[in-house]
Amino acid sequence: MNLKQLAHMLALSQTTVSRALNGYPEVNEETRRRVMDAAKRHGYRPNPSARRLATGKTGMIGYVLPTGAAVDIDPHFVEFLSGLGDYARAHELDLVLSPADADDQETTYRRIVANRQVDAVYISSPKPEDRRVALVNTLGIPFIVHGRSEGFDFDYPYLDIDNEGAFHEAARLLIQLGHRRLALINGDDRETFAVHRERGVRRALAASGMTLGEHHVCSVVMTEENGYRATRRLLEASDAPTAIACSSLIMALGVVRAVRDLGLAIPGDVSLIAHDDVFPWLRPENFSVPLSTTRSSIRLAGARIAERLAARISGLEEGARSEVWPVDLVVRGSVAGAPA
Amino acid sequence: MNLKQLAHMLALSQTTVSRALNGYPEVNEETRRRVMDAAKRHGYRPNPSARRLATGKTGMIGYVLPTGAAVDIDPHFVEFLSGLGDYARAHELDLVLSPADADDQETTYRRIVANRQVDAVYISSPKPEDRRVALVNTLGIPFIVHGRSEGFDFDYPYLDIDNEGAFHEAARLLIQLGHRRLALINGDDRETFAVHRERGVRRALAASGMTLGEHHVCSVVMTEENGYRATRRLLEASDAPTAIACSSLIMALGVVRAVRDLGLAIPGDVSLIAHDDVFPWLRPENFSVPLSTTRSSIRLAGARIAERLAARISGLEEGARSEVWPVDLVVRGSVAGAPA
DNA sequence: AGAGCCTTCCAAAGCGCTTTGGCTTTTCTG
DNA sequence: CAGAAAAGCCAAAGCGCTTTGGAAGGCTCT
Repeated sequence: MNLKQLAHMLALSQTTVSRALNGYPEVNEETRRRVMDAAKRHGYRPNPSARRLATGKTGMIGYVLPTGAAVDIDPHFVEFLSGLGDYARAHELDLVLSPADADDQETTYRRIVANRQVDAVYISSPKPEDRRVALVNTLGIPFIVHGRSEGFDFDYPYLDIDNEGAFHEAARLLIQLGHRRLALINGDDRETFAVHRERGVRRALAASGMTLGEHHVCSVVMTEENGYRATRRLLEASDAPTAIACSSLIMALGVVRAVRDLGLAIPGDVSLIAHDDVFPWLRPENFSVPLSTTRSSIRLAGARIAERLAARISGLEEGARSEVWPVDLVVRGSVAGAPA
Repeated sequence: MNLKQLAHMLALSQTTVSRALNGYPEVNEETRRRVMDAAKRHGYRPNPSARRLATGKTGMIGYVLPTGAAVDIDPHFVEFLSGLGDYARAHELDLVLSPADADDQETTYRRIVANRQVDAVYISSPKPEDRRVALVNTLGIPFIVHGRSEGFDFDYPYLDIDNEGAFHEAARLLIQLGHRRLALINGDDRETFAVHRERGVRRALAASGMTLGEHHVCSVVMTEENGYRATRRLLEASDAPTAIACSSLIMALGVVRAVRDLGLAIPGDVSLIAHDDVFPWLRPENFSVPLSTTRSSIRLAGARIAERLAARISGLEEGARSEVWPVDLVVRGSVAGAPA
């Protein structure tokens, strides 16, 4: 059942039927009712391919998925997706993932924009001066960055959490508990979130006249194994830290294992705070010693980004609107006063 | 730059240019070269929306993403996606995720098929007599099931791993090591993979004249917490098992924690084998006691499914071709002879 | 009553591609 | 060398929708 048939069946022109269905004012309410009714009865649904060609609108949002043999997609992605899906489902938005060589995403961005394959895109895990942000900004497609970039001479819309504030608060708590040697096991410090977290820790230390030792901060891909290794290295050194801030729950698993392997205890010998993006399958309260966390639901962020993208597509939101969410500091058993 | 302009510029008809570009035989090789050359020079790329409308082909594969407040997307999904992306990238295939109410995916399947929004779909985590499989089968869109369904009167194409064989081998090993009381901590037993794994364990036990006690098998959502709870329940019972087979690495984290909380040891008091889908961020060899696993890369499966879907789209593969991958049994420190 | 204005509808022109059917021109074949 | 076949190209008709530019008819106003 296509428009032509429906129009013929109603003894109306395609124009009128189309307008009736799309809510244009220049059609009699009575007629509109008739049309809508017939459309529903016959299960008419406009062919999206045709609509696309005519309007350029696709009803899809895009994401360029960096891939490659050496590239691992972040497990956070799935949670983000859940949130995005929650919103998108209710609005009949689809998400198209365009896999790209991690080292050449530009080509793919250009393609999906030139081809008008999607109405909007989002960018995740941005780095400072991230080229993707600059690119989509000039390409002129609606977009939102999940996270933040830095160092541009233009503003852009983003949704980020207060990573600096979160780690500032975490560090401040540890300092107040008497810790003097803090360490930070961070994610890849080419990404902005990691830069911000380190900044937060440094600021808290500085406020008490301390600094973060060069070898007390490390930046690694966030795997359990890397958490373990970093912790071993930290704790086996002569000036071992008494408190660790850690950028992910998965790395925290490794931290806990390392501490145990060394015959030390949490929080007796070392306090631990990790960032929690809220996974349904791994919860900080279930760690052998319940883990203190800075918590922010990445799923909610996904839903919010979908919502804002939809708003941008329909013109309800514009400009470089930014949004920074506060992060909860949830204190559990893994922190205590510094050992004597 | 569209076809019309390009054709005009070459003083050829759109027909000829189109055919030249799409490799049709009825065009002079010399002409073809000229056309291809000009197309490249001017960066001409056919508008996919137009092509879609004309051909019905989209260059996209689809996945209906079950969503909902109570629905958590499986973290395995991301690894599967990595593999899919690896292949899709090289073939300029995009993946469109259509979020659907988890309780009503049928509507969405019907929509994407009726609208010809994708060229093929895949289905994951199938249950026995899965309605989605029956549906896409009748809808007539190319598809592949990742995993297996059961109980149909028709065949369908799938890619699965030998879950039954894997758990059969795992159980057999434990039995040979003298274990008499095995337990299985399984995933959601409405899904086929879980059914098969249980079948594998039972078969191994039966071969030695044993059975799987009713309270020695449990079926839960695969989270760390559920692994913990199940293990506590098992080990605190009077006829506690001396060996556990576990359906996921994440649950195994909980198993390990529970064993430790009870003051028991792996493998001294209880042996453990878990299934490993191969996550980059959590590796069995890094467990405090290196974990024995049944191993199969879900990422490779993703790549293979993309490959087969592409083959189906282009007509190279057809019929109910099935593929079952063997699973490695990797023995590490977490298994030992049964305690006396 | 005529001008001017809404209201309501329509024919037709796109959107940019593929594909059908046909028309020349060249190449073979007996 | 005539006739048939093949090669190479083209005009035009879709694909199914939106949107432009009217047009017809009814209404108000002076």
